[in-house]
Amino acid sequence: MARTRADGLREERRQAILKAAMKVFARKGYAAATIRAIAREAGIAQGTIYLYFPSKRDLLLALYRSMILESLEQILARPETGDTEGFLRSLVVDRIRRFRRNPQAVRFALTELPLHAELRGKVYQEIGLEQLQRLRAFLADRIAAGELRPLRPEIAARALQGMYVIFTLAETVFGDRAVARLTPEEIADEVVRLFLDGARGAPSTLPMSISERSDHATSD
Amino acid sequence: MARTRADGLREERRQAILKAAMKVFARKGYAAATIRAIAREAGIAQGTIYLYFPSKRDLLLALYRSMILESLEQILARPETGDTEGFLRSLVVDRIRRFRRNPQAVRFALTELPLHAELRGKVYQEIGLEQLQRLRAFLADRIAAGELRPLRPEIAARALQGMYVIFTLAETVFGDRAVARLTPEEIADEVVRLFLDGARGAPSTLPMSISERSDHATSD
DNA sequence: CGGTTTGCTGAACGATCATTCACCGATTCA
DNA sequence: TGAATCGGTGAATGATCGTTCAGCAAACCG
Repeated sequence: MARTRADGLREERRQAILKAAMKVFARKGYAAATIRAIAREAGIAQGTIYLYFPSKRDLLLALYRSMILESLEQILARPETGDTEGFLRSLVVDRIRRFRRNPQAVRFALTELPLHAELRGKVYQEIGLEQLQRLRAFLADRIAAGELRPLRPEIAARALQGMYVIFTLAETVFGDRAVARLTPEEIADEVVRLFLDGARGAPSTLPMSISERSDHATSD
Repeated sequence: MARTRADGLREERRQAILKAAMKVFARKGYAAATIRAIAREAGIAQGTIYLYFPSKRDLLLALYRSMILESLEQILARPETGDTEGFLRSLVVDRIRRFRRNPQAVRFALTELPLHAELRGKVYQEIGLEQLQRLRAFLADRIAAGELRPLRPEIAARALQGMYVIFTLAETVFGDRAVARLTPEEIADEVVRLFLDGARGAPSTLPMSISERSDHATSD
């Protein structure tokens, strides 16, 4: 049977359509995106899309499925352990890198999820909650070990998420240019130190060094 | 002239249309929302909307203008000073309350801003940036005063924003129920303490000021 | 009162959309 | 080689949209 080869080509084209759809959905939004535009983007005729997906809505669903699978794979690939600071730092760097690599997916999720209740529930269950739980569990573990003070993990985990998500949000929703110039490492350094030691100062340094801290107060 | 009274009625109806539009735009998104649905929501005929707004897009623009004005008013009404902890706490409580009072506006801004570049620029300039600058200036001031360590204000200000914005985001984008059960005060307490003192522990564990900060932990 | 103006209505119009389908060239099979 | 099959095409179809407009009822004016 030449089935395998044919199926391979078929799957290849299917992916090309999904990719084109992602592009157009991210640019225009699902409702304003047209099958014509997606077909043009993929370099095929409108009718061809219906040989691969039964409807526009199914195209949307398939796109979400593939996003979920890809995300989940990356989430589960991350180790649960390591020293606290290193773990958090690599987590933040990873996330920001991933967001920046897939700006279309970010924009797509942000603009469409609030409008489609079924999708929202699914994505939340499979990605959002999974990710949050892992972070919560990590923090709870470190609290139990006495390494972190007894903060509320469900709030602290969310807050930490917010500390790096906001940078992507500023780019996507507001089109902030200044944020784009910061490297993931720069952001992670400051954010993780802020999360662990706070803005007042690390518990390790005694509050006697007022003189040494008035240097680069105005950096911009 | 009875002009004033007539104009008053006209303005009243204009606002009613804007309110209905906000409702429908927030539920369906701008592209999928129909003038028919907005008219039905406002209890008037389709044609009537065109006596108040020249087009659907102008309805969108007018809605943004009113959102900007309202937001700006509230931002500028906030004092710039006060003790650091109190200022930040009231800031976080304020913001979360405001987001929760206007879930439609949040959803609307989140889903539509990324899709309309002109709007995005305007809103960013007039609200997003204004808000961020004020927070940055506040932090820079406290750093110069030696009250906060020399962190990078442009990163720290964003991170702090993220720490409270994420709670609204979780509700709006993912439909997270657990977050909705937290009171603004609960969130603010944990977030501000986290921001100022970090997760490892407060510098207040040093023999200075343990007593002055463990009071209003649970207010609701 | 008759006539004019005003604010509103909802059917009608042209445009555009998702979806379908009659048709085409290439490939496969006998 | 001729017939059958297959993947692909893009014009056609019916639905729905934003927008317009001819007409209606109430208010206003002389």
